[in-house]
Amino acid sequence: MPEAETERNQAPKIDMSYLESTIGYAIRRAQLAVFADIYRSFGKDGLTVAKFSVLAVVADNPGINQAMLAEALDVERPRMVPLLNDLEKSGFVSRQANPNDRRNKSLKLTDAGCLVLDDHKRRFAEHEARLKTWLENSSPEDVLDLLWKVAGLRA
Amino acid sequence: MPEAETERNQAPKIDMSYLESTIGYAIRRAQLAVFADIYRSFGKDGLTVAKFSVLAVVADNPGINQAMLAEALDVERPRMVPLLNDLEKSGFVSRQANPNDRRNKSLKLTDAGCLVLDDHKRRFAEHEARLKTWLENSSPEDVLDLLWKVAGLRA
DNA sequence: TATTGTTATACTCTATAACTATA
DNA sequence: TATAGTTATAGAGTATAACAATA
Repeated sequence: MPEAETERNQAPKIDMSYLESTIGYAIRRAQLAVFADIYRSFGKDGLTVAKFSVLAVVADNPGINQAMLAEALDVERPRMVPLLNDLEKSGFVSRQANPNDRRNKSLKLTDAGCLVLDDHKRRFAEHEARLKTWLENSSPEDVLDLLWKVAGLRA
Repeated sequence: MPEAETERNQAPKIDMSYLESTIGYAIRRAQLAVFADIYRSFGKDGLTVAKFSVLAVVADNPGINQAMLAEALDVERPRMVPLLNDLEKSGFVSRQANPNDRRNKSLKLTDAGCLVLDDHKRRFAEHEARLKTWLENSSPEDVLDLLWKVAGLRA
């Protein structure tokens, strides 16, 4: 039979103390939580975070090619292809052969791309506000500094 | 022709200022950096972090079943199946039907599983030492507190 | 010969629905 | 009917190798 609606049904407390003491596990859970919160603001019909980051970088670097974009976002070049195919099909990005070096394709946002990016930046700001409220006392600059210090470990 | 071997070939500085100002992007890059560092310590022949976390939880909770394990690790039940199939095939975990409720399977580490877990915990400690050295001045407790605060946002 | 964009492949992870066997 | 384990499926992300067009 179903138990009374306690907080969590499986009361028999599981010992997670080892994993919970590690930065690696904590940062994974934190990252999942932050992304889930972003999607809460983006909504079901919204962009993926991958497409959002592509639009954000193309917007500030009009004419950038796919290889530079991939390197900036730290993904493999082949990964950009289906992403940009979708964004082009949606009418948010244009790919135009570069006349100087026809191997390159210049990427630009369309007007529709600018609109959808601005809309999602507004929604993203909503998420960041929620996150910063959540973090209360911790200064946002400290959080960022710390995360980028960690990110810099890369090697 | 190949350029002189400058730090990064694509000098024409890409503007990433928007994404770099967000916690969401920073935490993604930080998480990737931390996982890459873990794998540097685990080595090419090592466990995946997913399998490592399974072994770590089963070790401290002998007899746990797959559903409880999945909930503790915040993954879907079906995800546990191929993971445990592999770990069982490797001889690290045993699945034993629970006589009291034959729907449940009690999970336990084998002797080989204990050995490989201890080995990877040693390698994991090596990674954590490297990470903490990297973070220098930032106190590890502050880092963890912060990350778990972020993780708690979930909702 | 090297580079850009692309195709192809394979593997991991995620998310769902539905099945089976038990209860 | 509800739950545990499982199967199946589809999508996203990651990693590699290799190809065509271009330089």
